[in-house]
Formats: sequence, C-alpha cells, structure tokens
Amino acid sequence: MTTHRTDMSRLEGDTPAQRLLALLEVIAGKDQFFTLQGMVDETGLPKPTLHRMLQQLESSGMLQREADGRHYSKGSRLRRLAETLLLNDTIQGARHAVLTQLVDEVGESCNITALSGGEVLYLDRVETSAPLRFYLHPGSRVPVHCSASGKLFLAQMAPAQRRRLLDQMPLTAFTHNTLTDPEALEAEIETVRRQGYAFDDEEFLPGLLCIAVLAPNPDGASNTGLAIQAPVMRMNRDKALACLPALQKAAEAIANIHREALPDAAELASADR
Amino acid sequence: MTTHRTDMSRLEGDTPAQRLLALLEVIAGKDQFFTLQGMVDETGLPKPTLHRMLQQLESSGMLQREADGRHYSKGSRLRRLAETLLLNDTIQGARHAVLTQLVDEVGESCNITALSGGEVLYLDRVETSAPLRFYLHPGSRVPVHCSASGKLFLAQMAPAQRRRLLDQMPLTAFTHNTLTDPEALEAEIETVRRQGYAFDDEEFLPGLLCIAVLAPNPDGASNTGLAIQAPVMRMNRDKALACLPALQKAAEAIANIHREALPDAAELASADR
DNA sequence: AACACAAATTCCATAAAATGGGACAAATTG
DNA sequence: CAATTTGTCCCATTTTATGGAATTTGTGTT
Repeated sequence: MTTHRTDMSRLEGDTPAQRLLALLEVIAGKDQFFTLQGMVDETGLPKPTLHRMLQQLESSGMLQREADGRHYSKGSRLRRLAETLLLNDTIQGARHAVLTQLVDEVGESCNITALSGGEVLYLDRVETSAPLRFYLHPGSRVPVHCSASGKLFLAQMAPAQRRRLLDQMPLTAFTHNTLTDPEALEAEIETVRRQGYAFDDEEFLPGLLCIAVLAPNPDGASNTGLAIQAPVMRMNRDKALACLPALQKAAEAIANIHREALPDAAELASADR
Repeated sequence: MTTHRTDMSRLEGDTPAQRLLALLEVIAGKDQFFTLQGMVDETGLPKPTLHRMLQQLESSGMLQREADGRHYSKGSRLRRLAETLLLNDTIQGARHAVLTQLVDEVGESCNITALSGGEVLYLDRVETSAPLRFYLHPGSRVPVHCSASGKLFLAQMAPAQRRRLLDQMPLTAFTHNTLTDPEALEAEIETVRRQGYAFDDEEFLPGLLCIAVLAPNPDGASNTGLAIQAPVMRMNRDKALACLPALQKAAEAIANIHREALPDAAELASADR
C-alpha cells in the first residue's frame, strides 16, 4: 500500500564501489528514517548485499541506527562530508567570479548560500567597497525563517518536509520585522514561491535588507541561493527590485557553471574508449 | 597480516568501500584541482590503486578531469549528492533547533548523544555563549561509565547485556570521582534507573558537571541522550536539578521529531500533497 | 630534434572481497 | 502460540582489488 514503486530500481553501477555510491544517493534523498527492507523494496538489491553495504556505512559512521536496530538515519560523518564538499567546491572559483561581477554591477555586498542542517549556510561572499557595510563571514549560519535565501529554500520543499523542519524550530524574533507567526510565515512562503524571489526586510538584522533568488536546477530542488545584502540607508524594496534582473542573470550564470559539468558532452569522451 | 602499513598511509578503512569513502573525504576538502601524484603523496596509497579509484569516480560522474588529463575536480554528481544530502536532513535540523533552544533556556552548553560501539557518541552540540566553557566536538566519543548519558544507556540495558559490555571495558579512572569499582557503578546505575536522569559529577573531566536524560522511546530502549554540560564554577547538582524540567521538555520534543520521521508516519501527512 | 625526467597508464598473478541463494533467528502480528 | 515478516549469518562461487614492475605518454631542457 505504502510503496508503489516506479521501478527505478536496479542500482546501476559496474563495480561494487559505484553501486555503493548509487546507494548513497538514494539515502541522501531520504528525509526520514529508513529500514533495510524498505531499501530492498526501493532498490531491488538482494537483502544480504544491502545488509552488508549498510553495515559498512554504519561502522564508518556514515549512518547510524536507532536503538530498535532497524531504523537507519544519516550519520554525522556523512553530514560533515557533504558540508566539506560544498564549502570547498572547486567551482567556487568560477562562482566567485560571477559574484564579484554582480557586486560590481549592483554596488552592494552579495553572497551565495546553501541549506545545511536546517539553516542557511554562507558559502561565499563578496563585499561592496562602500564604507558602511555589514560584515558576515562565509561559513556562518542564519535561521531559515528570517533570511531571503532561507524562505526560498522553504518555498521549494514539500509541505510535510517543511512542517517537520519548522515545527521544532522556534521562530525566534531577531527584530520587530521577523515573521514569528507560523501562518504569516506560510503566507510569505507562498508569495515567495509565486514570485520566485524573496526579501529579507530587516527580519534578521536591524537595518539590513536583502533580496534573493535561487540558481535554477533543472534536475529538481536547488541548494544554491544568491542574495544581495545592503543597509536600508542605501536600499529599499523598489531599489532591490531594480537589481532583480542583474541578480537573476547572475543566478543563471551560476546555474550554467553547475550545468557545464553535466555529462551531456559525453559524445566527445565516447571516442576514446 | 599481509601489509603492515607504516602509518604513512593515512587512509583508514578495512574494506575497499570504506577506503573509497575516506578518499572522498580527502577530495571533499580540496578547494583546488588535484592530481593523481598529489593524492599518492597525501594518502600513501599505491599509485595503481589510487588510479583505479579515481577512474571509477570519474566514470560515474563524481569527478571530472580537465582537458590536460591530469587535473581532477569534483563532478556535478558529487555536488548534487552533497546538496541532496543537506536538503533532506530535516531530522538533524529539527533536533539542532531543539538543542539551540535548550541552550538558550538554561544558558549552558548542551549536546545530543547516542550509544555507538560501546561508547557514547556526540551527535550534535551547541555551545553556550558564556566565555568560560569546555570545547567538545560533535563526533567525539566518551566511555559509558563516566558520562551522564552513558549511565542512562547502561541503566536501560538488561543486566546480562550490561555485564557483557562492561566486562570488556576497563573502568578507567579519568578523575578522582570516576567510578572504577563495578559494584559502586552498579549501585549508581540503579539510582539512575529509579530517577530517570543521571549526573556526571566531574567523573570524566575535572570541573565538568553534567546532567542528562533520555529522549523517551515508546517502542523500547532509547538511543538518544540529551545532556547539559557546565563548569562547576557555574553549576552544581541543585542548579542542575532546576534545569531538569527544561531538559525533559526538550527530550520529549526530540522524541516527537523521531516519531514523526518514522517511515510509516507518512500516512498521516499524506493529506497535504 | 634528441634527450632526460616525471607522471600516468597498463599488465598480471595473487589476495581479498562481493555476491546472493538459502538457512536461521528474532521480532512482530493475528 | 502459530504465522509472518524482517534482520542476520553462512559459504561456495564469482568478481574485484591489489600493487610491484613494466610501459607509455607528456613535459621541459640543451
């Protein structure tokens, strides 16, 4: 009843290592606990094989098991691996260039963000040269409910997933503008989804206004936000909207950088085998 | 037996799969292109072995090579894997939020623990903002007999199971307060079971006092501990007991998160699609 | 262009690990 | 308490990994 499998089963891969990576991808997409049997149904792999794979992942700290011994969830080492990967992404160089150009274009500080651990993680940031500016470090974190990027990440989640995250996350008021009422936040998120961009109008830091968009991802959810952050002294909603085209152009450029690495151009590589 | 690796090779792992994951961690930390030879120097693995590993990662799209054929960088599939991992990590996100709020409430560092491999594993930790504090990393481990969470895990075990674990484990004395006598430890565990909470009164680190409870699990044993850790300079047993209600409330919140994240709980949430 | 040099790649016999059907155990259900 | 589901173990067979040595490829030098 619960599982009507669209038979995407058959973990593809020619070697054990590649099959393990494919398994990791399935696990990565889980936002709930999962069981051995559930994975068998989903992947079509034989039970002893899967059992061994999960055992290896568990004993390396990539997964952990609940006390009942049958429910698995992601371990801290796996999480750390993912964060390290994103923080040290080599394409950061290329993205950094886009960011620099955007800052040059709009004259305000900009940053690239990702969702991590239910919070917004600053992957990269370029400061404006204007003397008055907020200083925020790459690597630092900000709550989802009071940041422009965060609201965009929330807006693309399935309702159940979003609720699970927000239910236990206090809507802490950082300023008088912070949305602390769940219904108001939900309405804002609906607006954000419709518009495709989000504001943070002094909801986190007094005097700081942001506008953000996501770098579109053709394969589904995006984990890359792009935002302009400026003091209200120089910025308001209308001025921010005027920057939107430049922001979207930059987001598209970043999406292209990501897309460049797709194995679409495999035709070239097919000759040398 | 066959290969006595002289500590030069720092890629730990008992199986090829685990070695591959360790390699991925090294790669994850690279913010530049890397070469096969560079990896050989860094990991100590034989060149043909590493060559094969990188080849597999490349042909699965996890890595890609530059045109020169000798510089590797992270591929789109690896990036997508990391993003997917973090985007679907609502359990950790929600638990972290509970932890943050608890820290805010009691004003001291708190952590979430699990029993893993006969030791207490720190799953997550949030530091107090007070300047004087112990710095303990998530992912580190502590013996069961001298930690508050550990004694709780022991207290819910069947006597035979507990004895089997403790018999193999020396009751190392870390401080003058560490319980090194089996009978004294057994008596303490009995007290812990009756009370439903546990202290660690400078039994592991001098000057560190902890109080912990378990996140209740209706289906049986719990593998989630929640603890407050504070310097004795600011904390004593009475003050710790005053925090107990807040601690138990947070533990209940974490138990709820776990309950909602069970695969079967999807039926309830099916209404909002 | 011929050379030296370093890095990448291939070879291959041996050792190690994965595989998965089946047996078994443990927990869950009716 | 029997029936069923789910996790774990066993083990003969197949597949894959291993790494020293040899070979090829590419770079830099005089």
